[in-house]
Amino acid sequence: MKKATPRKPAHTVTTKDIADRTGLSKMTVSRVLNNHQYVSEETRRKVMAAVRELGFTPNTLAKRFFTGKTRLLGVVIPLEYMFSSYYFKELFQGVLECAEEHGYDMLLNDSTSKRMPPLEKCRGLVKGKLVEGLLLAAPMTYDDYPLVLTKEAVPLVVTGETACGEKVNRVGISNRECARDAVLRLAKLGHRRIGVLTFDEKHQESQERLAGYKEGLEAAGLPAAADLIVPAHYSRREAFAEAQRLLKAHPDVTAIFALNEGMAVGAADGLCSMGLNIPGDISLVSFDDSAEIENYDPPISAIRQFPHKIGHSACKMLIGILEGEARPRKPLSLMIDTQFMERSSMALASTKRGRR
Amino acid sequence: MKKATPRKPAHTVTTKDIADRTGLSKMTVSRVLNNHQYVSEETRRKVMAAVRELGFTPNTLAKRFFTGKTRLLGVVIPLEYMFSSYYFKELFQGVLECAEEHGYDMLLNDSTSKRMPPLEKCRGLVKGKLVEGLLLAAPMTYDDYPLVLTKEAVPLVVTGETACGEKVNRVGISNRECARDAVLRLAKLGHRRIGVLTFDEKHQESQERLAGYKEGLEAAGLPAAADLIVPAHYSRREAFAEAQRLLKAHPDVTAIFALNEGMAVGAADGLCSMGLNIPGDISLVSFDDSAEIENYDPPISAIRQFPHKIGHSACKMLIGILEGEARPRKPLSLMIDTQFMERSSMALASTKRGRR
DNA sequence: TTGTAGGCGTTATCAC
DNA sequence: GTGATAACGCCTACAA
Repeated sequence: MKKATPRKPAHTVTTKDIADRTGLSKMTVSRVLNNHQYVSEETRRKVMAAVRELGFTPNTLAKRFFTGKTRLLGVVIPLEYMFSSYYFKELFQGVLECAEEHGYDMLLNDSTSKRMPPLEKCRGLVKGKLVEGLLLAAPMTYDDYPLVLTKEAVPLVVTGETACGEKVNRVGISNRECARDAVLRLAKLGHRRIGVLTFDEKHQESQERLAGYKEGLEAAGLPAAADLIVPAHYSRREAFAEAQRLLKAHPDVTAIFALNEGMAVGAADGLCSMGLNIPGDISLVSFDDSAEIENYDPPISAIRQFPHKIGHSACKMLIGILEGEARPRKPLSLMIDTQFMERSSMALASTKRGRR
Repeated sequence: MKKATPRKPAHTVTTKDIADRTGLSKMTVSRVLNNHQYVSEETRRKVMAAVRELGFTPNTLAKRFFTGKTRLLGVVIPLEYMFSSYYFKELFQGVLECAEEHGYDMLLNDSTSKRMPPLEKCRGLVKGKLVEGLLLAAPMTYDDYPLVLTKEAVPLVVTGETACGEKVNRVGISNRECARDAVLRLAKLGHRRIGVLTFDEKHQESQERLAGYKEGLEAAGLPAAADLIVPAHYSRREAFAEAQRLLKAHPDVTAIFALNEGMAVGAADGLCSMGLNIPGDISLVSFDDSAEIENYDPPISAIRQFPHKIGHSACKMLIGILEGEARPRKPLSLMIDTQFMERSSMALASTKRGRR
């Protein structure tokens, strides 16, 4: 009569206790708890009464363990680069909402943690059967771990751009098309020399947006303009200085396209403090919206994403993969719509400065 | 010969398989895997070889289930009010770092979710034995659920201020003292009429900071100034307008203390666009720091928190409670230091405007 | 409609 | 050093 009982904090109320109390079997109790059919009303009442009296709560872990379905998903975010609070806030809301709707819980992980590389961490989580699948939020370009995991048959969905080509399941926006569209809008207003503030050539998102910028120029019949492509590394501060430098070096520039929201604000500040007027002297467009962008003086035109929808859709896609009979043969890809927020930072190209 | 096997996806490699393969028992395998003492080198090698060959990974869930320790913690955040990205970013980093150090994982939850009230959700998580304890990040004032849970003996730690008095375990900063100190600094520069932008009277954090402001005035021998207390509801926009209104109504005001960072920027913008000079005409101090505050022209003095440390400490406190023999009798309380970042937005009180 | 048996993958206990 | 056994709390399968 040796017991392997590990460590009982006090006494955990189990279905057994309910069974003893009511004189029924554990099974009948379980049936009541899970709303099975074929349970007499009498029995149901007795069980529920005992549940209340003893303060019983089913052990989620035990259940999940038995069924082999943990209903746990890993969500991995690059905390270190979590700049845009509105984006991640809404992304989270979408993810959590969807998870709740489907009875899943989310395990939080940081892909930029110094302690453990994300590949190892993720692999451990999945292989150890703690989580059923992974949601990777906006991995950095040089991250190829989503692809490695996909090859190992780990169910996962990536939000945002990846460096993994079309080989992983993905939910995001058409960065390239959005950028292209923005440039075309500027071109229609008569802008022929359009500067662009980029952030990092190695970053996939940046690459896509920049490619869209180039496509836009071409579609508008404007010449490529390598000299107007200015890296400002995600930095508001750099954008401030770089925008000024750009306009001094190229007085014919009449519009600036900032590939993220921080750089847009930085550029706007820089231009204003040079004494330039937006949009009188120069037009400005931001990729990504924010409260600051919207409330700037003047309000800045922006490409707005709907991160809530991205998060919700990504989570739903993951759950679909997990609960679907078969894994999809080809990687799934879903593009979420964006909206161009036309505000007063855009106007017809000014010729005053350009001709000097 | 009836089996209760629920649903085997394919074939899960278990310790049993390793045991069969090596001709050893499950127990010995387990001992090797957990680096127990009393295992011969020979045996260890054989087991490890089989582990590699069969691609075995221990089932984390089963282990946690058996031991009754899920090593899962619930982290609850008010996503809807997650304004300041730097604060939560660093808080998360601290929490995750600490959790990783101690072998815990974090389950993410949103206390502002419309789908389920946080009390129910938290209770379900803990009573269902899915998580061992809770980390509640900056609950709103009117949230008394931390107290309810504490009374139900749920292990939890709150970061930030709470409406629960001293009755819950807590890690935060001394909002009151920090505000008091800031006001005293302004008073020492000769400021006698100091306006304050608050956010929400029902919000505990706001209350504490405001109380500190009042204490500061008193300690400096300045009269209470109910007419200088202006609500701007966390809003940058409102702060813009309210700061202007305040200065028009009270030309003798020479300093403004904004109780959060967003309002500080809004106020600064508002003052500048009135043609006022900071700090020439008016001094400005922000509660909470940010990149924008630091890079503003002029850089704005701010009370800087260390959210990473708050998060790390809170997580450590929770783990301490969980792993400590007995629950603490009195609620724990830990205050994390802050730092006053003295920047050029503060100067000696100007008399030019005050006398009109 | 309810009960019995068995097992999910692991580890604690005790015996050898 | 190693192995047999039981048990964690629950649920599927089958029998009654």
